[in-house]
Amino acid sequence: MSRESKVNISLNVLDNHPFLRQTLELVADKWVVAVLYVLSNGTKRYGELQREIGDISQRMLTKSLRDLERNGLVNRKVYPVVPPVVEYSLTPLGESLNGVLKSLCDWSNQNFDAVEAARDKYDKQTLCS
Amino acid sequence: MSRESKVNISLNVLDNHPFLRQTLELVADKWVVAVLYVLSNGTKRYGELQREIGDISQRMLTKSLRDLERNGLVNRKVYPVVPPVVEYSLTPLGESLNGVLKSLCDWSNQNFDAVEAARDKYDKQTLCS
DNA sequence: CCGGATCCTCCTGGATACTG
DNA sequence: CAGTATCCAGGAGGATCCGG
Repeated sequence: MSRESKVNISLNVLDNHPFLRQTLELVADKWVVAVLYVLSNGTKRYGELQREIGDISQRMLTKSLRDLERNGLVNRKVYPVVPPVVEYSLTPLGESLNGVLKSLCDWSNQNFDAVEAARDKYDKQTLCS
Repeated sequence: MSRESKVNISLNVLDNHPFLRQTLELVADKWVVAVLYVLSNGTKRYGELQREIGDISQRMLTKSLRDLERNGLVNRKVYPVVPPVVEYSLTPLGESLNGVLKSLCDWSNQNFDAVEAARDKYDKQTLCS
């Protein structure tokens, strides 16, 4: 069974914050965040997710959805018809996590210009060395 | 110049949230978060960081510190003595980002048992299939 | 003590083809 | 439509050696 192992994070220090580490594993993934974001707009089918995210491969979309489902962040509802219909939606847990990601997004909007400024400065410096 | 390219995230949908994507690139990294966390306890030297994180390679520690410095999240202070002394500390920007990570940590402490319960349930189900 | 440069391995993830 | 199975390249990251 192809359950690809997640990045194994084992930090001496962070073991004091046992759950931070694991929660980061939850969301520190490009596609997982994309799926969470799209689903925050409501229930979507597999094909819709694929289209809206755009450049995700089937393999990664499926894998991300399985992970999210396993972690209780996303609901998967299968309608036994042909052709098959499968609907994905956020669980309450998923929605609450999305709220936290939103606060990260807020930080971005307020502070990312500072990050870019720092980058420019750093790159300019190291260019002259 | 060995600037290894970061994961290139280009999402049709997430382009609406231009900075969320980039901020995630900032912190969606195992070691970067570890460094941020250790530095939240105050100024540290290179060797201290290495010891406290424990299982980080020199290569990755250096790389993470360079990235953090470039992004304006960490200060690097070199004392021109022999043997060399280098001190790392959070910038105000880094501290504010740490605050957001803290809220992620809070979410963990409140909700991670639910995640684990979902995992158990999922694994038990799929085991019987 | 603080790293830079290199080598080398393994894993991630895209492409493709195929099913119920 | 909604996936699964397989193959494969590219890059991340650890180990190691070296240098100021």
